[in-house]
Amino acid sequence: MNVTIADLAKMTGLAKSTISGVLNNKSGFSEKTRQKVLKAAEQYGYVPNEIARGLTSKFTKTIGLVIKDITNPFYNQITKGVQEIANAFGYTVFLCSSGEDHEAEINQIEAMVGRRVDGLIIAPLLEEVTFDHIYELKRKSLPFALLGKIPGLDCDWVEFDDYSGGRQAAEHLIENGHTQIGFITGLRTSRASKMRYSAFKDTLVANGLTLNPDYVFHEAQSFMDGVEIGQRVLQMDRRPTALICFDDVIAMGVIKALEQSGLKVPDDLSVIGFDDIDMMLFPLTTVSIPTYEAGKTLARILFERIFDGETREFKQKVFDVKLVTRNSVKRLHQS
Amino acid sequence: MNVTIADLAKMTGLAKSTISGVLNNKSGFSEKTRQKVLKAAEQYGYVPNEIARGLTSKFTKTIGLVIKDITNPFYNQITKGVQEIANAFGYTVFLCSSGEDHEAEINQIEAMVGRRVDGLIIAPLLEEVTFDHIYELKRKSLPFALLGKIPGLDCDWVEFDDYSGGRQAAEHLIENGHTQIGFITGLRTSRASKMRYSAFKDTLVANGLTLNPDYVFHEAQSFMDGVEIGQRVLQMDRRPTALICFDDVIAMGVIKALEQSGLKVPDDLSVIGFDDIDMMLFPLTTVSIPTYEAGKTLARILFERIFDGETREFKQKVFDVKLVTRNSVKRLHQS
DNA sequence: TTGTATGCGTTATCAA
DNA sequence: TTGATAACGCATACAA
Repeated sequence: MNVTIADLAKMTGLAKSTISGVLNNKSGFSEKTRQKVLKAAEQYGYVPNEIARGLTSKFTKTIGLVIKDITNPFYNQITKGVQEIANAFGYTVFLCSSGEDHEAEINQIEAMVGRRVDGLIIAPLLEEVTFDHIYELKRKSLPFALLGKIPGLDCDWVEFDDYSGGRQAAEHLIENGHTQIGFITGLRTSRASKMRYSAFKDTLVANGLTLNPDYVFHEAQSFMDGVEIGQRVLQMDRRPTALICFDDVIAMGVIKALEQSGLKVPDDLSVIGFDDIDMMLFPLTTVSIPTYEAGKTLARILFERIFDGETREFKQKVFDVKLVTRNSVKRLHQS
Repeated sequence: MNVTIADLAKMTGLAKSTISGVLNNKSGFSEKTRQKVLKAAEQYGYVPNEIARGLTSKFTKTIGLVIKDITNPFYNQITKGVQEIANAFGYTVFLCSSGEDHEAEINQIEAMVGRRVDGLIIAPLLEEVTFDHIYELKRKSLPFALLGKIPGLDCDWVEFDDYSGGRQAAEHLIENGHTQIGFITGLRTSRASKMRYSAFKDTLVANGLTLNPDYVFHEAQSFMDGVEIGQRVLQMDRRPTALICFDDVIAMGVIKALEQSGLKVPDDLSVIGFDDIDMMLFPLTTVSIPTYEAGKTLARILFERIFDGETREFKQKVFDVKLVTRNSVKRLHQS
């Protein structure tokens, strides 16, 4: 069905090894045979079978990328960065979205290992979850780089300083006179959410403020979750004056809910998000996260490991995050 | 490095074929050997080499998906739909984004063919471009399904009724009394853009209106493009009263530009988009496009072709699109 | 019930 | 400069 090297050998009357040699630009062939081979390959539309090639060469020129949610701009940027570097290396990437499901994550990774990818980039669930499948990769000494570290696991990883991000957001609100501050967490399995939330609580305490448990909303994941929480907030008798949202998508949902009810951000409620995504209509004050850069860095680190092997030290990199103030936080009188 | 069937055979003292048989759930093995094999596989972390398997079995259980822009929600939804069906079939998908670049599209497809994917789903550039690489797929009788048809090429495809969408948008504006209507096109290589724009022009003519060439903006692709065009529009001496944007992302950009200058949609400018993406803060009137459904349909059609072969007729499906009126179009006095 | 031989499409090694 | 052959890891047909 597909034309192979053996076919070309038959057509040209040359040996398989000759065809292979020419096609791989090895030296030591006469110009005449070279031309003959090239012409035949062109004519019959020969495309080398990378699979068979991978069987012998130990490189499949393929990496796997496992993200959590393909519809979130955060991962879009990560993916874009990874793809760009991978393509520059002549690599193709298998992309899978776990959909924040641990089982799916395990299965996707196994599928990729089965496909003998040369390496993996994984954004794993990091909380309330086991890591056997990651340790298994290490045992197999299959190169991989993680978005987010696993305590006690020495490997390549990249992460964001989420604790700092949470603190910056909280401090900004406090500096602007807010004392009734709410928080929307992401999924329980999200390390980023946990860190941001911890930082938020710590900052409150450090500033002598107390957290009203009614102002904490858990397990938001989507735009619609943001909308629903926004609706709940605006029906409260005593609303918080500000709300920190796990990410921009959720923040947009919250803002949507408010605007639908005729309320205004930041006049009626201050909102801070995380990620600093494009496609943000609202002038949202948010914690900017270098996702695209991180994606490229992850890929670069992975390729170093793939090519240099296990010898080199593991690379770890924490990206700084930075609050970008725009116009979604109201300055309150006091302070 | 990676544990193989041969390794397991050595460890257990059984033959390779026995291992293979047990692992593939063939009948005719004693419970004792079965357990022995399974236990060894478990213990050594055996993962079948899908690549070697693909060499013999003719199925790599892999499909390729080539989209145009991974950061656009439109393609996120397509991708999500495709992934979902593929995973249900036990397939893994190679994802590539061509970035609207024809060369890249060709290279990505070749890379996937080289990887011997069982089939391909492609969202190709459709205008001002050659299709040799697609015809080549057909020649190879490699199953593929297209998002958007290629004139004269009999194959599986799915598309949206973009002409109808363009008409609905234009008619809606006209019904609301608009006569000074502008249009932002997508890239020259976009069939969807071309159809929507044609429909727009035709509808204008059919209603006795004339198109002001100053009101047409070409080649927008991103949120930022939308912002720039928005800024240009609001600096015009005589602005259009309404603007149809190639997609929601661009529409958001336009709205952003207006709001930054203190202008209001729809009071100062009516705006219509296409796609009906989530994460839309603004109550945008837009043409809703069943992207997620289309993604699933593309995958289903592809798998039918993969499994049933060339015998069955090619499937073609045009999805209806529908204007969703929200609050970005102003009703003008007359009419 | 288990083992042996062969082929899948390459590349690499060696021989001619 | 070219050709023959083994090997990669698996599935399959066939033999024991």
